[in-house]
Amino acid sequence: MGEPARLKVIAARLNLSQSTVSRALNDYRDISDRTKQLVREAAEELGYQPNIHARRLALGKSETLGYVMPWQDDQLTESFLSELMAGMAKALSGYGWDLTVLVPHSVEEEIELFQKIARTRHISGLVISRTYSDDQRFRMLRDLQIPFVSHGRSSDCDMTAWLDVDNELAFAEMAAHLAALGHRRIAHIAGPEVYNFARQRRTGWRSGIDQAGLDPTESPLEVTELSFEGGKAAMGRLLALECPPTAVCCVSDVVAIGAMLAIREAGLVPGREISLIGYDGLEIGAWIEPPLTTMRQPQQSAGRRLAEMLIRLVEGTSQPSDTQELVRASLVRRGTANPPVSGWPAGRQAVRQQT
Amino acid sequence: MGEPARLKVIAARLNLSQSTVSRALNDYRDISDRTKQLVREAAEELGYQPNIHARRLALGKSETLGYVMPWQDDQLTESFLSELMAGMAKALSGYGWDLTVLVPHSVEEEIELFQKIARTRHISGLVISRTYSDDQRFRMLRDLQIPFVSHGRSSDCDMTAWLDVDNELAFAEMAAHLAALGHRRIAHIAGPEVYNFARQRRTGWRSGIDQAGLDPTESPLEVTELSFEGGKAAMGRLLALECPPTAVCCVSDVVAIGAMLAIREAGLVPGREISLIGYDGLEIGAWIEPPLTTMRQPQQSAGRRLAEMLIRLVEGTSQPSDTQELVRASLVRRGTANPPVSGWPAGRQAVRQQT
DNA sequence: ATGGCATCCGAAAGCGTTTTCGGTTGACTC
DNA sequence: GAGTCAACCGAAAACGCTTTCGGATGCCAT
Repeated sequence: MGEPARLKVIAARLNLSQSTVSRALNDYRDISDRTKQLVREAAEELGYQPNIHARRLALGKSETLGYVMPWQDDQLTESFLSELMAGMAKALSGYGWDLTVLVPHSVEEEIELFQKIARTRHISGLVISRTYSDDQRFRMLRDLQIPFVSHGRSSDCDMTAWLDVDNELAFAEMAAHLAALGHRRIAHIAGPEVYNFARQRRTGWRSGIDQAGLDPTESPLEVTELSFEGGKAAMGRLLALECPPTAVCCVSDVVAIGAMLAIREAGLVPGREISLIGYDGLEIGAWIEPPLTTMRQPQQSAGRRLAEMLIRLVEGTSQPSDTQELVRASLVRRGTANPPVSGWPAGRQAVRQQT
Repeated sequence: MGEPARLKVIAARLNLSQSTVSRALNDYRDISDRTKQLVREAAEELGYQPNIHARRLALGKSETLGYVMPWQDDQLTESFLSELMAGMAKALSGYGWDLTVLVPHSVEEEIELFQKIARTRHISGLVISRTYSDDQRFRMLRDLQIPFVSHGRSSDCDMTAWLDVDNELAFAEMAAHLAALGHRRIAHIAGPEVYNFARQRRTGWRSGIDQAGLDPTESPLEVTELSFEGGKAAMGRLLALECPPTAVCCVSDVVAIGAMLAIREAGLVPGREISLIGYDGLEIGAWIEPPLTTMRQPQQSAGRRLAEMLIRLVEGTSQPSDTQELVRASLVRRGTANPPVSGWPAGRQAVRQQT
């Protein structure tokens, strides 16, 4: 247990050369089966583990992937982060790779980080998330020749590797669901346009409205920050409208939960006068009152897939352009999406007094 | 930009030897100031970054810390995980160290992981969390001579490094606060005893009850899993009691939110018939109805502190026994802790019909 | 002049792998 | 019985850094 067994000692013990031992362990075919067998047994017995730094130095690769945490934002918005990272780390450990977490605090720091990685190569690939529509990181990473896969696409992503949810489809379905319930004025609380997913979700919502044959001018749009506060503020603005919507597609669960508070503060009840659908599928949504209807992203496996894709990229086994995956979100019916109630918003005042 | 500049090329460019360049960069004092200056300029200009694997191989240390994710549990329970890790990673990057995430899926895997780290030393220190009262990991890590600091104490922690919240104090204050509001039957929904923090919180609650001069026999205890479901189930059991409590100290916010659902399903209102205080200070608590009163742990800086403590340990700058920090939680008053209402539980039926 | 003593730097060994290259067997061919 | 060819293994270089050791130089006191 004391000193870790090195290649040298297991070579000495078997009267073999160090190089033979190394090749035996790496299953070279110019080593006899018998020798391999012997070496493996000895290695097992001595609890041999290669010195990872020597290995990586000799190999010239790091077997380490980095995850760039989106950190300029608040906490719960990204409550699935740890889940994602756990998925990645788990998958990587199967290959003997490591996952290190990177936390740039500004755009400048992120650029420096990339340049440093490009030089040192001590991290052989990156997973980035929170992608912008026009994301300069894509070009930068490509120029620096750092393999990467993004969790979420940018607007120009034909030649890059990514894993994304079909946001457009999800929000089209969301709008369609609300339309099928009888809603005719279906608003959207959107995220900042800089985020590509926010843009995708907005166009998805818009096309859902169109396909349902609804009048687009009756379906207002509010843009806001991805936070509880943002959702509340945006909902407040919708409620102040001449003719408020009866249903709202929210860009995220967090925003939806913020919106619910605004609705309650207006003396209304979420899911009655105003239906809501969120997005993300946060567990918490099931436990609030009323439970939040939402679209769940298949988050559980995303981390694993991201890791696998990136390994293939780093190893050169696949090209970015054919390392792209689009997954589908699914509707989780809970309590905030119901048919519109009659007498609202025509009889707003009456409702307000009732509760 | 192409090939990264190695020590060799900057030595060649200055007509110096490689070793001189290395020592100049590492600020050895047997190198003249003038040479150091020259070397630093050249390094800067060429964008030199040491090859980290060579460096670590030569130094025999890894400059990498690991965080062991508590993964046998569900997701939101640990929603602050990403925050913690971001804090650690940020602090470490200031020292040029890395943070890698470790995700053992079982006790056996965790043991294997530790043994592997002990042999390879490719991770020089660990942060563990979710500590058990009788946590065998402590002895194991000590025997394997792996430096570590735990986020949360174990029952025997005099000689180990840890950062913890004063759970006892927090829950004593919690109970005191409820008692001061006039409650006399203050229950506790506790976590599994195997977790040391659960045990601490329970004794804290108990001592709060005592100090308030309340009758302990009127203050029931329920133990449950650390999840929404767990909270709901435990609250259900409390409500079924002959004489239910009027206030509940919950082991976590998640449990409290689960409990709130049980209260609502019984036709009661959280914060009215039954007061609740949670623990963790999750942001979501402020946005539900009614907003959850809670104790906030100073989580923001915990990650940073953990990283700093662990570096000191690894470097041998400090001993485990004087690397211990106890921080204090603070009450966040929101909507679920109010004076008891009259007529309950005596008039339970009346209340139930009223809503 | 001789020795002693800083000051500054180069040569070289090491860290623990991987991998190339070549050498030694033995069997097999003509 | 010389050449060919696998099959198997060892020597040694390489990866890029750190660090020990000693050598060269110049300065001062003897």
